[in-house]
Amino acid sequence: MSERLLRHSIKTVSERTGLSPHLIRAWERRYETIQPQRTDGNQRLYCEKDIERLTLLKRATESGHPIRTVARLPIEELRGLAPQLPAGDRSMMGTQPSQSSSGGPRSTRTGPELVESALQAITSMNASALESVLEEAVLSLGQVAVLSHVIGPLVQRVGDGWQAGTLKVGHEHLASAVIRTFLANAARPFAVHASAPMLVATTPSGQVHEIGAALVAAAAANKGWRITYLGPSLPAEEIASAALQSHARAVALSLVHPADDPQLPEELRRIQRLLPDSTTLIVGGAAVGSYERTLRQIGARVCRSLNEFSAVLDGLRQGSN
Amino acid sequence: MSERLLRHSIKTVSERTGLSPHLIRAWERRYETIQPQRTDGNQRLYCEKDIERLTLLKRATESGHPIRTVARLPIEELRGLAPQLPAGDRSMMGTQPSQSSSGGPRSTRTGPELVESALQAITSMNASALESVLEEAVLSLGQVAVLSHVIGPLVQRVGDGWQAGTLKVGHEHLASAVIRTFLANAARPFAVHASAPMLVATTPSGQVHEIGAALVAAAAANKGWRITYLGPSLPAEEIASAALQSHARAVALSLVHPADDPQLPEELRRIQRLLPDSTTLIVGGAAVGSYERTLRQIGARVCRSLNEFSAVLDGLRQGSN
DNA sequence: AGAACCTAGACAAGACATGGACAAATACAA
DNA sequence: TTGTATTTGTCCATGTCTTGTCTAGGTTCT
Repeated sequence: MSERLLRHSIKTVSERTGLSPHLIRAWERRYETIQPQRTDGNQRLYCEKDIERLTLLKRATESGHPIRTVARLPIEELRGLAPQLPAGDRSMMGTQPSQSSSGGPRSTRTGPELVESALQAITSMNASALESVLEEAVLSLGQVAVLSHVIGPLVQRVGDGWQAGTLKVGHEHLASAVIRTFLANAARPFAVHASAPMLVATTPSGQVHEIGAALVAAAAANKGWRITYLGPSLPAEEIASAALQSHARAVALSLVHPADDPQLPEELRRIQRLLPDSTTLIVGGAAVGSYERTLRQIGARVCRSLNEFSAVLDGLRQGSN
Repeated sequence: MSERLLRHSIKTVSERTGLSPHLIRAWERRYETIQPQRTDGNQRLYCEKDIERLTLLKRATESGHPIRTVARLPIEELRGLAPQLPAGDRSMMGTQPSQSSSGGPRSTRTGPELVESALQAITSMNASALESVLEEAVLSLGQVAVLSHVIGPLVQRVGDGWQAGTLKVGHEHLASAVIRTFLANAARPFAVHASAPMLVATTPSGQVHEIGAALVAAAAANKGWRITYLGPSLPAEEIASAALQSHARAVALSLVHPADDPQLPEELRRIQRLLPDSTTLIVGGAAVGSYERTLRQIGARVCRSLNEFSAVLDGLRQGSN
């Protein structure tokens, strides 16, 4: 049967949920939230369902529900509960201080340190080391902060190193592949409601760097948006048609390189023209400055940082929710 | 079972799996993980299957599963263990069980049916539906069979549909993004031992379709190889330098489109020339036929199917272990 | 004979369990 | 406002369990 015979130790569960083993046991003891199976030697064995429940409980507590009020809820109710306060009115917008109260017991490295480690992994062409660094970063900084504090700077550094000649094309490719996958995974955190707004993320024709779009997609997904990710270099008609077909509330474009494409302004105008009024065009990336005039003309929302992008998303959601 | 296969001593097994002889015996004694045949004098004789099982067990324990919980699992379960821990960090993967609970009779669908469903998801630009189909496919067919029975045909169909005009570029991009991520996750099932052979997967300059390379990387990873995945369109010097730096035992190239690049033969020759003799060049993909003469000249291993590719990998591993 | 293996048992490091304690934050009563 | 009770995440002390490694004495292989 599809019954998973697999059971996980409390350590694994801790790593996967982000809850400390102490806390998991405390919740069990105080609220009987879950009663995992035991080994012959009385050690806890958790199944996937238990992990899901703990994850949902973590979400619920982080969004303000006292643990005692949600601990005994059936799992369906927890599922429905989580999206209720997705981004909490609490003060966790830019950075995620909540991590300090729930993070792992490991020594937490800061963003810049992690970026250095990541660069080292790239230089030595060690893909799995790079993955490890990124995973560590998620545990240390949280899913959201990683994007702006590690991935963003890292991409920047790789780009610089490439232009300066200290990194070769192979390094850049390897880094892109790993980061892209990492972001793609980060971009589907959990099942969102069908009512969540849809964002189409891509880059227009000629813009070959897709990491920016992937970054934006991950950020939006973590704010509860549904995502249609289309990769790089898509013609205006395709972008518009995808936006129509998926009933997108917004289209996010990332402009990085080249910064002096004579075709691009017209392409941007075409995109805006083809999009329905109900769909907002958001543009970001290192090269937005070069196309500023066009962007202003067509009335696109320009973002110069991930935080700004997040704010724009919130505004959009606000306006129609 | 009357198969007269090579039998290996515990020392050989130890060297190939990276487990100490002590540990192998301890696992056998404590969990009856495997019961190898014995010589007349009672010494253990292991077959290839035993070695595979031990390798899988090692991966499982290294990725956090307590040995006691996985020791008795059937081998298919061990092989399919990969999707259980896609990223190890992703804060939630609880969405999966929720599906199994709603999908009453789990009628396992066949490869072609799954391909159809996947195409439908692509046509309607529903990325998450596509992901669901792929996940279902893994559960139904297993990690390995999915590659040849679903992903391969699906990529083919998408390519056809694109050329025939029934699918637009946007569809192709969306499908690529999802499949690429799926393969990337499939390609990192576990932390493999440092002694495992390394494969570099990429496509040469001008070959823009990377899915083939990703497919090959996933297949190799599932056979226990370490992977350095470099994405598409890499110059010969970069490929060779990456192979050198990562001490690759093989370099896999995927050729799909264009099939008539006049530059490519010379590029392939350069690659072969720059690679050390200890590194085997393996070439596959829909377009290998068009470059057959060059490939034969330079002595590259040509594969026309995933199965063939797997066989080549086994041969390489055999030859040097 | 010497190297490699076998079994049975021992051992230590680390992971885990339990019960209780504590401090910070919050709620509530005086 | 102050003082007390509750909630909750964290931590400690102590004992148990798990697991990789090792020892000892005998057997098999070459």
